[in-house]
Amino acid sequence: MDLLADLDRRGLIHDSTDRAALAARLDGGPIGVYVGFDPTADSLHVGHLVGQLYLRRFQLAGHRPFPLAGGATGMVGDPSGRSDERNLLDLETLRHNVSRIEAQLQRILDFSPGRYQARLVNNADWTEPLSLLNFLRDVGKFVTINQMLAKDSVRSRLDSESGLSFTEFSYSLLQANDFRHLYEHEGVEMQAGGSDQWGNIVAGVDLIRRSLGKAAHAMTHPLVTKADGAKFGKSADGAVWLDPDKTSPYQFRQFWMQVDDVMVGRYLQMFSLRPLDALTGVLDEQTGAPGKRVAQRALADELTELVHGAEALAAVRAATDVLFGGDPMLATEATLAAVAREVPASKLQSAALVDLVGVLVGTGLASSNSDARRTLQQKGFRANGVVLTEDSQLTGLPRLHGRFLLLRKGKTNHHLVEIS
RNA sequence: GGGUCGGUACCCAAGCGGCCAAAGGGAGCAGACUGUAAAUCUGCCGGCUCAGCCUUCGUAGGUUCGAAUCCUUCCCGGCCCA
Repeated sequence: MDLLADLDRRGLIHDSTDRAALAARLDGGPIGVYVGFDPTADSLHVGHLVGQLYLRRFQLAGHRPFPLAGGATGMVGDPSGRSDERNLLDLETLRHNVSRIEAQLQRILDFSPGRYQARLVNNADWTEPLSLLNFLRDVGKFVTINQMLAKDSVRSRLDSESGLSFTEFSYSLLQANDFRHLYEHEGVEMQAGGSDQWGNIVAGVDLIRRSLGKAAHAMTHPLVTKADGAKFGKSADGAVWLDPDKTSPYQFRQFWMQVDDVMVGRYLQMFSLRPLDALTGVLDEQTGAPGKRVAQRALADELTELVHGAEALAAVRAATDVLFGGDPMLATEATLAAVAREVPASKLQSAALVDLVGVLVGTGLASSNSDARRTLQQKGFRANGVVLTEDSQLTGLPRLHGRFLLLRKGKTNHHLVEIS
């Protein structure tokens, strides 16, 4: 199917420059496309996945993706969607973040040599050498303050208490300059991003037209939201990161497994790289029997494999089968060892088992002794599938393969204890 | 700088001398239903050696048999005046 039509049907087009012109250009042969990622943290999170996958979709359709790490723009801070001035990160943190993010950007795209080879760029490379005077002459001259003031992101901040610093005000100029630089030197003719980036992206399109007399293209995707309108990608413990050290592959997959029914179809279309035709079967099955969660499973498996690899996915699935499948007593020893690597786990001396409340707090399943007792009274804890009460003795319970005790709080919180 | 109103638990917000570990709502946790969903219902929601005790109502003192509640100091925030 035609790329634009595909993106459209997936609900991935929020805004675009002249659609017909863009379609004609895409038909004309490979085009360079860029998406920028700001290094505000040392890892990307699931919210960034849409942008990364956008690039991948273009690559699969025969175009050249340019993921951009905002080493320069990250120093300034994007005012879009912010009600307060950003705190600037120090240089060292920023460099660290950029290097971590660069590694993550290399995962989803194909960087092997060829016509469609992805290329990672960092805007610090051309922004740092830029002198202030040249910037004012080559960028500033083409932009009117009137236009900049008209932007929503600027206007809302002008009325606010905290105001808007000149630094953040200038942000969109830097991003516009990025686009022009990539246009001139790398043949990048299109920029994509979230709908909150529309203003910044168009600033680049304008700059290219005014200074080079050329037409560039732009397209944004809708920001992903949850069923209740809340920000996507936040779990109770914070953002869901792509870095396995910050969010384990198990937690990552769980995040997708627990997606609301009402959103899962939409997410599958937005995030899956599989052809839409291949998704209709899954979506039909989901609608017919939502309890089976086939859509959640498909989504979770595909993204976990994409971000963490096939091996990690296999390990996580094996663990999940034990945790959410049948009787843990039936799990093999190898599987339990895998579980130990995927869910929170700890080792305990068998003497420590005497203190039930102590164990529950020690594993982090309960936040305090009071919490542990309370949840026990509410039948919230299980060990090896058996409900615990305040009088339960962990000591007497049969251990899985002689040394494991699988604790569970509620339905989804597990902890594996290895007894020595 | 002057005046004024305010700072209560994770968030919002009542309380305005004892019945206050502190109403109500939200968030969160557990249970029931079901499906690792949503909605709904029920319970919980400072801590502990848990029929009791300890520590909390911006901070530090004071009045009182007794203070989140009254007085004073200081810190922070809103508004008004300069």
